[in-house]
Amino acid sequence: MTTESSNDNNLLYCEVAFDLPMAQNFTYAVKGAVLVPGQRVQAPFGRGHKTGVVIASPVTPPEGIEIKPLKKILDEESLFGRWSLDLAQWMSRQYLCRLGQALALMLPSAQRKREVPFPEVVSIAAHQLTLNNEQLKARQAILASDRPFYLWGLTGTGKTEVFLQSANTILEAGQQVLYLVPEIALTWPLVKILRQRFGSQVAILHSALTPAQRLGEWRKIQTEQARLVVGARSAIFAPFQNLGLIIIDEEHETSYKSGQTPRYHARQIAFYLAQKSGAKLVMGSATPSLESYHALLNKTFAHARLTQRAAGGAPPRVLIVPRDPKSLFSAPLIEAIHQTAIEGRQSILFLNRRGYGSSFHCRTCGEDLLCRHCSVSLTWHKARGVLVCHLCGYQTAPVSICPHCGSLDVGWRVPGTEHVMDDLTRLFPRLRSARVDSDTAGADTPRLLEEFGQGKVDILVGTQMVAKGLDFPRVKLVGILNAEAGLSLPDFRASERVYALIRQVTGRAGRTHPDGLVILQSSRPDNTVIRWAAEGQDEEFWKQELSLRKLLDFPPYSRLIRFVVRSFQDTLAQKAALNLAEELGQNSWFRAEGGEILGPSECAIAKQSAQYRYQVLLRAHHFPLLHTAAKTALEKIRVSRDVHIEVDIDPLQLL
DNA sequence: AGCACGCCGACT
DNA sequence: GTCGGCGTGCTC
Repeated sequence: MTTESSNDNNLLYCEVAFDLPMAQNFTYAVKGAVLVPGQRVQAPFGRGHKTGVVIASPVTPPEGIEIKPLKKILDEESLFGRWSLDLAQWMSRQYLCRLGQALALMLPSAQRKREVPFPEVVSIAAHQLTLNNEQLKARQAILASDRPFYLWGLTGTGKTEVFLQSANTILEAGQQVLYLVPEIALTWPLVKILRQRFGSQVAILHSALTPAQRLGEWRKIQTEQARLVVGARSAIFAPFQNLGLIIIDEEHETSYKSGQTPRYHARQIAFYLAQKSGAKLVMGSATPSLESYHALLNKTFAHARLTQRAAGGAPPRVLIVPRDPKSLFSAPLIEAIHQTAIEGRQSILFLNRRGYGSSFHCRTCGEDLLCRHCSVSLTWHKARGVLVCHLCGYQTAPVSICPHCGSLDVGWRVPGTEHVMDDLTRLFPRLRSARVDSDTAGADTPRLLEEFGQGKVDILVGTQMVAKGLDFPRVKLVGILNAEAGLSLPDFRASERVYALIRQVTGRAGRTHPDGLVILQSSRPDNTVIRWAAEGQDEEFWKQELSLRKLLDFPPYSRLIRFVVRSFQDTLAQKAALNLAEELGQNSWFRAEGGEILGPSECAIAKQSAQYRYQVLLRAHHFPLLHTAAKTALEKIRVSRDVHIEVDIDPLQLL
């Protein structure tokens, strides 16, 4: 028995991880409190203080180091869910990042703050719809499956209702459900339905929440007051205690992959969580990603297909028309817009380019007017009166003389949505049009879409933002202004993206009425990607694409790890990339077992935000081989301090 | 990642 | 003579 005054008895030590690119964790002393892993603490660090997460407690302190006491305990309990800490450990291994970096993603405060009020959704009772036979079978199969399940159904075949009723079953069994969507601002009608049907059990995680609101939602999920959670990519880190089902809507969407370290894919995390927790996993799309299509062909996924249009619509008629070299609008498209308006119906016009015109350059000598910081051309934003770099946000006043040849004929080469709006008001002065893209985005998007839904707008113009999941019964016409945009990007997924995008946009027409019309303007009408997309020959396209991938040995037939080496100094980046490739090459076993090192080479976007970029691509069939090679090389390599190496496991973009 | 300390060039 | 460049070392 020791006395109260003996400190040793209640002095414990805990291990803390910080959000730093450091492998090391730190030990601190705590007096008179028992900490649990997952609590945030403030600790003296270097000269000042830093917030970290307790990852182990109690621990035996390391020898020969002066251990400091914690400054403050920030949470009374862990902020994490049942599996979050395991997940963070797994992520740091899988994505080759530091534990603290993975943990930082899982904290509610980690999100950026924006103060944008979202429309209030009132909770009223709403009845679920009756499922048709196909839907019933699908729901049953989802709930019975012990493998990841794919619900593959064309637009309008009622995937959402199957998801909702599957969720309902899980909720009734007392478990929690995660409903992942690509972007919550575009999914507002779904959120409304969820609120109506499931009331206060629903937590919505969207980017406009203030940190305090987010923490509130977080706590509700953790205490199981909230049992149905809707959100975008990062909602996968919500602190579930009792997860029964994960739904991934629009599975093919690339926004499920993070663009920053750690470059995780929400789908991959969902697999991990489902396996760990025993939760069911169901994903769905009309246009599965090629990886998923492959996985359902080879039965890695169980799947069901929906073929019957639930809302009474029909696949739209799709016409490919040649582009008019002098105008954004071909004669048939003008006629169709006109006709649609006369019938009192609505149109959606799709052009995947923001601004008035991109690719600002000299029309005489061909000189591109590049961003000061990036190796891409600038985009003319007429309304704002500036040239903008879409990569780094750099803005500059438009120039009127080519700096290279002195020509006065400078301007944009490729028209964007702002230009579409201009031409529309000229061509159809009496029709009301609205534009939705990431320039008009933010707070306005849900409102604009709501107004379109209410019929206050006749024509909706937009980038891929209008392609995703919108459901407006009165839309008859969809115009795709430049169908082949993106086909020539130097990326092996270019065709897949263009195909999926055309199919998605096409699906916006004829959801409720069987008279939908799609006009697909293209200067390459014979291209098989465009033709099959127009004809809706999904399997023909995917099979052809799969055989190409096999031939070229790209995913899903191989796995990739991409390193991007960047620095403000070109030579440093170049040297470090060479160094990295050499280090990788030292692993004789990697090559011996069929691994390949591609590069180093300049990235397609050679300079971004003033940093020079080089890449090294690692390819192999056996993932552990690939992963080990990457890991060992990264551990060994010593690079100068102003060189950064980014690791991308299973990259989706190679630009 | 910060932020210190520490050794060599052009300035009040 | 100092102010200040950024090279490496440490943070419990």
